[in-house]
Amino acid sequence: MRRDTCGELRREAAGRKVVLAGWVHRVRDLGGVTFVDLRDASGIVQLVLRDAQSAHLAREDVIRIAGAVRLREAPNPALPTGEIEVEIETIEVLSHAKPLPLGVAEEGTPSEETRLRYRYLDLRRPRMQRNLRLRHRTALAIRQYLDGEGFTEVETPMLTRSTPEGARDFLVPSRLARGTFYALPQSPQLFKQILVTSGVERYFQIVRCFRDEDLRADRQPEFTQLDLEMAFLEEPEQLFPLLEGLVAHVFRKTIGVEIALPLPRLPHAEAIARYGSDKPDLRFGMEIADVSETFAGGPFRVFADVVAGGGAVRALPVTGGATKSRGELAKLESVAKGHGLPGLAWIKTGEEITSSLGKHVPSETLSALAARAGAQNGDLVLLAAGKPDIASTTLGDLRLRLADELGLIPQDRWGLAWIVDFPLFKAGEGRLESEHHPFTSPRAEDLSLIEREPLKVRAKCYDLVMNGVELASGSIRIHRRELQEQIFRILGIGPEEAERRFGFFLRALEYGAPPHGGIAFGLDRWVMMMAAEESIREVIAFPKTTTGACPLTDAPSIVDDGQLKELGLRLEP
RNA sequence: GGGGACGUGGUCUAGGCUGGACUAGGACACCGGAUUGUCACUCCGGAGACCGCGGGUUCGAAUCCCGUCGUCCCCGCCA
Repeated sequence: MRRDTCGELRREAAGRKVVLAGWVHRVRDLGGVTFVDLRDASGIVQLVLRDAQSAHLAREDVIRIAGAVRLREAPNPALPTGEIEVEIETIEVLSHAKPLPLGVAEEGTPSEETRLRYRYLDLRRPRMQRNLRLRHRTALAIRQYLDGEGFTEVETPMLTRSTPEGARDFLVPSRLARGTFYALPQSPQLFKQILVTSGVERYFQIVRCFRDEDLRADRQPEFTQLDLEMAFLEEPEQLFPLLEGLVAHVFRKTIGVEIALPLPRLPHAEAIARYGSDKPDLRFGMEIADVSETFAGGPFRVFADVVAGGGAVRALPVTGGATKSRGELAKLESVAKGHGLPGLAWIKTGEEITSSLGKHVPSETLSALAARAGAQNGDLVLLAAGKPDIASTTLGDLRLRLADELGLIPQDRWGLAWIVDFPLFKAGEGRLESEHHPFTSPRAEDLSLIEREPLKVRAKCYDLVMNGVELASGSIRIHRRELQEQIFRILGIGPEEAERRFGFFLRALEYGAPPHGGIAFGLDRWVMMMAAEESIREVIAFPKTTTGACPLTDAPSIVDDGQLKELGLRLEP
């Protein structure tokens, strides 16, 4: 028996006999006639049931009907199928549904736990169906594009070796080799480098990754990356056009948005200086200005001293912010104090200029400052003085908070840009750490600094930011063992430790490894933003709660003693 | 590891600050009845909650206090 689809019936189908199956979305019983909205994956169509047939139908019952399509007496323009209805001839209840713990046809949102416990009902809701579909189309568009560019999707192991660097690993005990453990991959980083070394010149994979860290709205213990790597790359710019083409293709094929190419490139230092963030939200202005010169040796002693001591004074214009009250300004100051600044000065522009520095700084200077910061009449200017990076990132934090509060962030833009020229290292606790990861290549022209001034070495690495979120992150890799070992040493990983943990990888570099590089996209975040959702749980079929639990299956769970015994494990009380 | 918000019939919530007529109110869902053109159908009637759990304060606790569990958000953490 061939089945028709509910959502695709139009007026041309009038007169046709159809067989439909689906879920009872809503029932409207008018006595002599009953209307049933029948839902399947394609959409909703109205069925008409005459009194003689009055089968008792409940919401979410699964039914199959045969009937005739006909034009409606009163069309419903709100429904794609609104011009027709199906007069039922025979009806069959395939499966009965109990009263529901959450409404599939209702607008309201039940608690997260109820939604996850009854995820099969939650996922039936049109919004979730749309999200699942969007995710599928995203993955499909990625595969189409990359296939067209000569990429090969290769799977890498889920049971692999623990290389405890960065996040905490999920461990899997080995039964065959008691006392040893596999780890679930945090990313296929080393495997993809080995694959290009293996002659797979263009590799990609849509792959699950695992990190045992605390959860957030945009973080799950298992998440999906679009991972890719290419051989014979030596500079980031060699990779960007292809990635930009990918991003534009995906936006076009999924949500029909055209992305203007090429994307802007923003050096890391400039991103910090102008936006106070290494993942700036570029959908709006309010750029931070450096006003240190105005204060150098100038009227306000506190700021002059900061500048004399190598610090900076930075200014953030806040569009329409002159209406902020003293109380609100005090709250902003407490945010600044949270970042370690002693205070936060302000200037309000308007018919009269007012400022927390009014007693110390003449009003012409204040006007000049406001103009320098790009403030218009009615704007607020916030001034932060301190170590240059701290002054900037503090204002960057305030920039985001205030723009959100004042409704200045346009929701219909995508704010995409490459952030380039990250430093290779950052100062950790008593030692250097990788800014990106230890396999990132330094920029050739900075190699001479690597021993003397490592913090000044720039990396061949890059982030793709979108709307203030890190969408993708990648680098040109090190492909020579000597340099890799040198980097390990600077990071405090000695030769024995390097051999023990990464020996397999270092060996691979000794047998003809091409220069290579790649990137990894956070697929969940990407789909989340295209779906205009606030949490990646909305675009993952079966996500975990903030404590890492799955209310549907009640994982994680205790296991039988027998299972533990086989693995040679004993639990501490 | 730390901070915050929330937890009331199946679902969403009002009440909580200011304890007493709260015998816990409403909407949706559910059950029964009416209903031949609805589309979030409508109308009438009904059942369903010891207010997450435990303890305390009080003559009296949904309400105040402590603990605990759960959910969410944030900081730390996430090379």
